[in-house]
Formats: sequence, structure tokens, C-alpha cells
Amino acid sequence: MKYHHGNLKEELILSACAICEADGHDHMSLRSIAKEARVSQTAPYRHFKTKESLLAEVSTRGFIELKEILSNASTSKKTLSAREKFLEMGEAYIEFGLSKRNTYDLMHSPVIDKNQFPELFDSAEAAFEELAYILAELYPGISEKDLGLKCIYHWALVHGLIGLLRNEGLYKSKIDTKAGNAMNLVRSDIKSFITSALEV
Amino acid sequence: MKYHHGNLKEELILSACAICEADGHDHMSLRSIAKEARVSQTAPYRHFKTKESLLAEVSTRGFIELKEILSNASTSKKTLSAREKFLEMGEAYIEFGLSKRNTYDLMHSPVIDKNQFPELFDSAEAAFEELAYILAELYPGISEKDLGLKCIYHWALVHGLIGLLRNEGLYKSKIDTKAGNAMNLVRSDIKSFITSALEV
DNA sequence: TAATCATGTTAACAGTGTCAACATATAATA
DNA sequence: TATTATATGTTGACACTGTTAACATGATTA
Repeated sequence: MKYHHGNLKEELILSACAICEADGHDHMSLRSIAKEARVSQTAPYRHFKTKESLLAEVSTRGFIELKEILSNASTSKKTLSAREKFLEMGEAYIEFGLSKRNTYDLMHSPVIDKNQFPELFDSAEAAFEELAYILAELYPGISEKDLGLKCIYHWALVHGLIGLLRNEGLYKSKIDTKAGNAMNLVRSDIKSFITSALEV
Repeated sequence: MKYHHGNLKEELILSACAICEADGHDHMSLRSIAKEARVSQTAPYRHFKTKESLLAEVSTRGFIELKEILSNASTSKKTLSAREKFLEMGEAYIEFGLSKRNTYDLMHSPVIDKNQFPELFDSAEAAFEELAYILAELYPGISEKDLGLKCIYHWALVHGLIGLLRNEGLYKSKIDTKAGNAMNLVRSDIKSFITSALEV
């Protein structure tokens, strides 16, 4: 058993990512991931100044993964029209938010002061720009101002929709029963839901 | 100094509401609010089974307040058209999400299992229904199914917009500079932003 | 070889949610 | 009214948390 681990930082991050996604970031303790790496309780402090900075790293990786997912969704199938690419991207975004639920939470959680972690800031921005690229393609010649407005509009819509779909149980009974289970309708055909936003 | 407090439960709740809004729900400790009420550390356990159940109460009150705000926005001025009432309501919702920031967070936080607290469930649903009422008035004769879809659409939009506006700093630089500070544009005229969603 | 520095450990502090056992005030009952 | 039950408090303790200080070890460099 050697004294130095060799790859501790990366192992801690991966462990943190796994626990955050499995149990939620508020159930992740530094001590537990230290134990998981068979290392003393304070060893993580040689690599992360605070718990928050480790969470920032986890969050950053989440945004990097999200950016890649969005990028792939709009570039993998080259025969698609701009409109179809946009829909693929929206669907991919929502799929990410629903499947990587707890990580998505962390990424939007106020526990991390994003201005304090430039990498996190940049990774989030990079993901946001993927949307801008496809919208610019979809609306050729659009002004910068209108592009910005459209970005916000569509981003808000999918981001908000994830929040609602995740809290499905919360809004299910009255409204949803009355409305013929509208939430399930949306979920089963996300593209047509997003499509309606294009008419704006 | 009497042994029994007399109004401890209510005082704990109010204290919890204040701390949750001031510092965020993850910085609220049972012990600190007990101390604030000049009562022993375990006294809250005579009124709340767990910390989570106290947070559920705080969240419930948030939804009740939100419902009242939405209700007032659409009924206080009787001369308004349905469309104008809808816009008032949207603006009021966003105002709530931005000013009661931390409480709004708690209300949408996954730390509370909403299915476990029926009051919370009901209060959230009641707020949601305010939106349904005004949309039903705005689109007379609309089918239940389409009403449900419209509810989800508009709710998702404002909910998502709050998330983006709150993380303003996060998306500001690149996109927002390029786009002539689109985020500020939206913020300064929320009604016209929401209005565009009515065209759908 | 000697010194420096990154990376690990141990011990300790103050804080947390929660439980069990005990104390007292109020309400219900005989 | 006297007594008992119940609601509501307290004390003490447990296991856990993030974090710091002081120390140990191994690798890198002068």
C-alpha cells in the first residue's frame, strides 16, 4: 500500500459525480467519498479548497457533457434541416434534464456561487451557445438582439418544462386529470410541444 | 419565565420562513431557530417530526402566498381584459420568483418529497389552478386537453425564465453582449416577453 | 546528497439532525 | 376537588458533518 494515491483528484471527482447523481448533491459528504477512495478524511483538502469547489467541478462536467449532447444532437445527422436539428436538440436537452436529474439539479442549484468558479461559468456558457448556433441557422439574418431574445425564450421553455415534468406528481391530479393527462401528452411527444414555440 | 412557550409552533415556522428566505433553506438549522425562540434544541421535535417536515410547512406557505399573489393579480382590477389579467399574472409570478428567491428555490427543491406532505401538494396545485382559470377565460370553449397543454406551456415558460433571470450573471457575457443585453431587455419588459407566448 | 514541495495522515473543534429518558404544565376524568 | 393522562418542554448523548492545524512521507529539484 503506497502512501501516495497517484490519481486521487480524478478519482474523487468521479466518485463525487456518481454520488451526486445517485443520491443528490446534498447527500454527498466529503468524508464518504474519501472513504470510498480508501484515503483519510482530510485528503480531499489537498485537491479542493472546500466542498463547494468539488461540487463546482461536478457541475462543470455536467455542463460539458450537456454541451456535447446538444452539439451531437444538431450535427450527427447532417441531412436534417435546421428546424429538425433544433427539435433534436430540444429533445436531447430535456432527455438530459430528466435522466441526469440530480446532476441537472446541482447545475442549477444556488449552493454554488457560479461567479466564483470561472470554469463552471465558461462551461455553462458554452452549452448555452449551442442553442444560439442553431437558432442563428434557423433564422438567417436575424438581428443580434432578436437572437438573444429567442435564445432566452427557448431556453426558458425547455428548462421550465423539465422542472414541471420532474415534479409531475405535484401537478398531476386535478389539473392533469381534468386536462386528460396533459403532462403525459407532452412527455410522449416533446418535439411537437417544442415545435409550437417556433411559431412565436 | 414560564415552562411552556404557548405559541412555539407558529413562532418556529415564522422563524424558519425568515431564515429560509434570508440565507437559503440549506443554511437553516433546527438548532438555530430553536435558540432564536429561546427554547431547547429538541423542542421543535414536539411540533415537527423531522426538519424536512418544517421545511415542507415553509414551502406550503410559499405556495399559499404565491396563489394569493396570482389571484390578486388577476382579480384586483376588474376592468382588465382576460389578456391583460393574464399578463398581470405572469408578471406577478416572475416578480415573486425573483424577490422571494430563496423561498422559491425551496418550493422547487427536491429535498422535500412533495408526495409525502399532502398540504404542500394541495397548496402547489391551488397555485397552478390560478393559471388554469385565467387561461380558460382567455380561450373560451377550449378543450380540456388543450387547456392542460397551454397551462404547461406558459407555466414552463415563466418558471424557466425565472431560472435564467436569476442566473443572469451566468449567461451574461458572451451571448448577452452579442445580443445587446437581451436578458436585461426581457427583464425590463416582461409583459411583452410573455405576450409573444400567446401567439402560440 | 540536501532541500523543497506536493500530497498524504492524525487529532481536534464546532456544528448538525435525531433519539431516549426525564420534567412539568395543562386537560380530562374519577 | 384530587388524580391521572397527555401535550410540551429539558438534558444528555450518538453519530455524523466541514474544516483547520500540526505532523509525516514521498517525489522533485538544486
